[in-house]
Amino acid sequence: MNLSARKNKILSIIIDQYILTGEPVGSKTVAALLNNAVSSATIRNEMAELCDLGYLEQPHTSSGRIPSQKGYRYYVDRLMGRYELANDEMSRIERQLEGASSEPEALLIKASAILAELTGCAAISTTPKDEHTVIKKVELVPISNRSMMVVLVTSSGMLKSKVCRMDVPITLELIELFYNIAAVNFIGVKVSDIYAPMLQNIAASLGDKAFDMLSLVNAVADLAQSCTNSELLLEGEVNLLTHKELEANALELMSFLQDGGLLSKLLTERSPQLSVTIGSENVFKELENSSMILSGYSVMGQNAGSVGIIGPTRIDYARLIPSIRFLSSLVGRLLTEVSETE
Amino acid sequence: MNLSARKNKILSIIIDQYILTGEPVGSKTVAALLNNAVSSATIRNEMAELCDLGYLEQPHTSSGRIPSQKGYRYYVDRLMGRYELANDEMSRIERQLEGASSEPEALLIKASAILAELTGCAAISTTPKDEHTVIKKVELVPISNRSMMVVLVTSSGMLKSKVCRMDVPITLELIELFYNIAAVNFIGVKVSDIYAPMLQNIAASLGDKAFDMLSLVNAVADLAQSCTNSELLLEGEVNLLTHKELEANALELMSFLQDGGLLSKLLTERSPQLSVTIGSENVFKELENSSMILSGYSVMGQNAGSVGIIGPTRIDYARLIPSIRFLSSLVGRLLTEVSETE
DNA sequence: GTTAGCACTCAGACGATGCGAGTGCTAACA
DNA sequence: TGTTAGCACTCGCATCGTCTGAGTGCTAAC
Repeated sequence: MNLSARKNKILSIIIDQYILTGEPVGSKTVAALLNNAVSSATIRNEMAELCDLGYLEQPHTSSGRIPSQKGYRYYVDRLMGRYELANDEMSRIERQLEGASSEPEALLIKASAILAELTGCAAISTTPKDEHTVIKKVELVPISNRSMMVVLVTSSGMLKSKVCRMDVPITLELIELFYNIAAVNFIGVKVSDIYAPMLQNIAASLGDKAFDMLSLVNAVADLAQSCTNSELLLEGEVNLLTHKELEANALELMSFLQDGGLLSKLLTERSPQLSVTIGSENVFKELENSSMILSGYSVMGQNAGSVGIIGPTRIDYARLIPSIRFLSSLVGRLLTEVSETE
Repeated sequence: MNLSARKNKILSIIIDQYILTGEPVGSKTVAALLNNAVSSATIRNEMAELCDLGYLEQPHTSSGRIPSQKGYRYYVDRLMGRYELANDEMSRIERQLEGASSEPEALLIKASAILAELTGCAAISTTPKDEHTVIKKVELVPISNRSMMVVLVTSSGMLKSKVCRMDVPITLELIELFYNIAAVNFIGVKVSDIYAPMLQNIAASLGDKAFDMLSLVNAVADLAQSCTNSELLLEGEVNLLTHKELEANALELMSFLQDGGLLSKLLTERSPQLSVTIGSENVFKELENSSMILSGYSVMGQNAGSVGIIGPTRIDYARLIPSIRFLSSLVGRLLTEVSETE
């Protein structure tokens, strides 16, 4: 559906203004912002029509207009300007993020924190899901005479560990045997290829020593498993409290985010593109007053995860979208650097 | 200062009741809870005196009484009952926590989450500070031809890692040399003993190879350093929103907690005992409407860190203190098990 | 020392009033 | 036919007085 050029202009002004002030916008204000090229009465007629068409809403009969969801959608798709990040801002962020650990989870936590700071919203992200990740190293560290820490490092730089309680005392042979098993069966293998049948084969080949080894082998399998799951990260939830339109359901919203289970599904199903989800376009009713902006990042050309934000529907889309786009591409680049190996 | 038995009883009833309902407590209510052993007029006289003595306050002239800070303090020190945790509750928690990783940080995160859930408050804790911790293992994992991950494991089960960018291409000799250096200088050494002069000695002994090795050695030093700092953990901040008396400064309070820097000082200076800090007894004015209950835990008999909660001053001290005490001793026990080595 | 009785206080709920920003509509104008 | 000035109208919001009821402090009798 196309609107006249003037309606576009008026809608655009109203949304910009509303985003800026949070107050309903009246016909006089719009006329002034148009340098009184037309009178407020004309604007009023146009605004009434925009109301009828569903792009604007009136909180009550005698108040100014605020954007409806449809209005925001139209604005995001066709009207809003683009403000690129300043160069020095970009290089500042780049430096911050390069200084961080390049362990993927740590990197994404840092990136999310930056994004939360930058946008004044809650930042969400998923750790990379990459089935082609390969196990690079498996190490044992004795902790006590009955327990060991198993450490696993992957080609994508992930580091996972787990303490493993043993049913038998730890001996040198046991440890050597484990390293032999690991060298043959684990090192260089994709994390997604370590599953039940494979473990049974290993157990079978061990004969009477299988039992002693079982808990260690299982620990490795668990760690490999946990590498394939992408995890949901959340930073800067507190920022949500600064938005007065979210105050009413702040508790509900924040509990929902904290819980995470549901939300993570939403994020992993994302397209690699940037997506803006406004109000009740969100599947979950806890988010009906919120907008979500997500951008997928890719590692080595593969769609790997997303970073983005959650904030009120009244949010500065034009300014924030470039920030999110920039951070997601930066994260992708840094993670690709780590993965591009040997 | 001692109060008469009857005043004790009345104060106790008022505080219990106020904690329960959040409403100012009137003389009639108190009389009823005393089975009308005395009339409400008598109670009124006593309450007026308790007001004069500073144990109670009146939000306005014609309302019931609420506890003052001094009142809470007296209550916590001398009046309140003790409700021990139910046995099945205790074993449930024990099972949950034993099932968790025994990596200290992960364990404390889990313990804090349990505590937050249990108390409906925000849980805080510090990771163990233990200068006697010894480096058990240092590993290198090549990531690309110019970067390696350095992994460090300590006797207390801590696992730290860092990616290290190299100025020269990685060779087998380089790696072997590093492992030799590590075996001699790092393994079995206290994390607190790795500092500048020591690094200089290593560098000196290497001669012309010092330069290639420098970034790796520094990385180890950084990791050792990070083991000596105890970190502040925070869980369940969202719970604070459920307390209506904190609503007014929820943003301020949560920002303060998120920031952490200041708070962590507070926690590390704690005694090993349980401490209750009420309202403005807290040094920070952001906490003037909050109470903090902390309990130190010890690892191998050494005071190592704290776990506790932050909530409104109107909080069920009698019920929560035992929970916190239980969790701190449990954390101490589990961490000691990991540390009691060889 | 305890109690009944009573006048008093004050927060909170409720309704009336006035203000003003902003509207929709009509009629005149270009 | 589109634009504009003018005007009556709407309605949220702030303000003010009134009323109610829970709870008090005080006094005088027990």
